[in-house]
Amino acid sequence: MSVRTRFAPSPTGYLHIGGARTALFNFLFARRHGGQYLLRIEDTDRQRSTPEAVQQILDSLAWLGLSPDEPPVFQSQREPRHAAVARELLAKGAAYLAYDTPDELAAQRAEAEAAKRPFKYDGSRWIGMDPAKAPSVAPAIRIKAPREGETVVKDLVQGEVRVAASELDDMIILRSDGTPTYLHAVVVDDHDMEITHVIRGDDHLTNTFRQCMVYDAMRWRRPHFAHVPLIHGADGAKLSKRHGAVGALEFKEQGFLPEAVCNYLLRLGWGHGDTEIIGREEAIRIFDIADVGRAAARMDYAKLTHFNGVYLRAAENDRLTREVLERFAKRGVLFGTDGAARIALLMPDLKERAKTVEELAGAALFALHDGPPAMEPKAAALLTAEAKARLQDLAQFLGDAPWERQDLEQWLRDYADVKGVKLGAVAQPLRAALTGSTQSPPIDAVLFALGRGEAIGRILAAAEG
RNA sequence: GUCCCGUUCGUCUAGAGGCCUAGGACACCAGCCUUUCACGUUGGCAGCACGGGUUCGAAUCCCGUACGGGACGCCA
Repeated sequence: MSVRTRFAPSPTGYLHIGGARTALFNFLFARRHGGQYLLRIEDTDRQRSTPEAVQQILDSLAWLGLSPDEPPVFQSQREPRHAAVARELLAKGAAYLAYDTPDELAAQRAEAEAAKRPFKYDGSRWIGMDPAKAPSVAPAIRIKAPREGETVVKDLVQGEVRVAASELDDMIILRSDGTPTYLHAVVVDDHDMEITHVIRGDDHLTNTFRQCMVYDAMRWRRPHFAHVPLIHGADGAKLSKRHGAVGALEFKEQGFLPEAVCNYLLRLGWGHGDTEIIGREEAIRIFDIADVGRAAARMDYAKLTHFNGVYLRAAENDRLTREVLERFAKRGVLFGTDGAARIALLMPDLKERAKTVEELAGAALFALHDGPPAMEPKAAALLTAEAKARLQDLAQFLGDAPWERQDLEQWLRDYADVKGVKLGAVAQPLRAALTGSTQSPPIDAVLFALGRGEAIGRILAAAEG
């Protein structure tokens, strides 16, 4: 049987970075075994599910390159099927009608808590009851939990985990209003979708034992389970907004590349010897779910940023230029064809010194428009009277300089040589005049990208300012 | 409270009884490279949670303790 995995988020908000990692593992596992990777939207909570959230999830997955192999399944559309299975269980005698009201249950729970003993539901009085004598409240369907023995799950990540039957109680599978509960719906869906491996967050580990009741009662074969640890923030607490970016698309906004995010997420809680930089193809080849760590891992933005720098330097110049220009456009920063062309020219040098697309955009800004750049205080401080005289002189000679990148570099070295100064004494004032900053790509690259006219214009403006 | 899971440098990890004087990466510090900033490169700092076993030998196996996380709903 072919391997089939699924990622099953509920559309109640943006796609969390932890969810993205779960999706990645499902994807990698399926690919590794030549199977399919599916998506199921668990939207049975009508109150909290929104179409916007569904779209967000789809967009996030697409950005990460984790779109499913088949159209997504919407759990809410499968409710008739969930109810049918519940009734089948009832007919088999594996489940029964329970006539408790929510108030009664709440009272029993409160009582147990007050007495400091664990609450365990007891529905024995409903089992085998004559419907004619039943209370006149709409009943819920509860599945009969095993009364003795223990349930054992061989989890691919957590190992063998066992829970005694005494820990399980008769769980509701169909509410009194006829809607299915989550734990029941998941089992029916996973079965019908022919899911062979359920890879999900370890917050579901104990739920697994409840779900097994449905599999076993229906005599369905249980899938393999793999419960991967959740991601925590830098302080070890559950990852939340206050830790920084958590929504997948937030990382895009902050200038991270999807391949860097995926690589980082893969390495978080999973290792393969000393290799750190692992591309998609390589990941598919070497990923093994059994190697995933059992402990929660902490999100480290500094390391993610480092990974991003690695992928940024490896990225195509055209792609990065496009990304940077898109950023400007989105922010309403106007630019002409000259600006776009200059950035394209500068990109090979720009990407060497940036860690995110956002930094790239910031570093490219000086080249976008004609005229003197915005001057940073540090750069302005560089423009001493001596430096200005130097610039004045430079502007004059630059008129005849050969305008090719290689030639410009040599020309500058020769110029410094002839004038008997260090190259730095020429390059730094020049850098300040051309970029308004003390740091930039190599000065010859800047000169070349700006073009002779623009470059000389800026130099003169700085020399006379 | 009950049950389940976990614990190697600050962080992510390698480590399947002797290869461990515990390796790599990020971060941090110092040096080199250099036209600035980066990149690169060299070196440094820093860890097996604790206590008992088992064994000739334990980061690795067993048992406790401590600390963290998760689950206990007619939520998902």
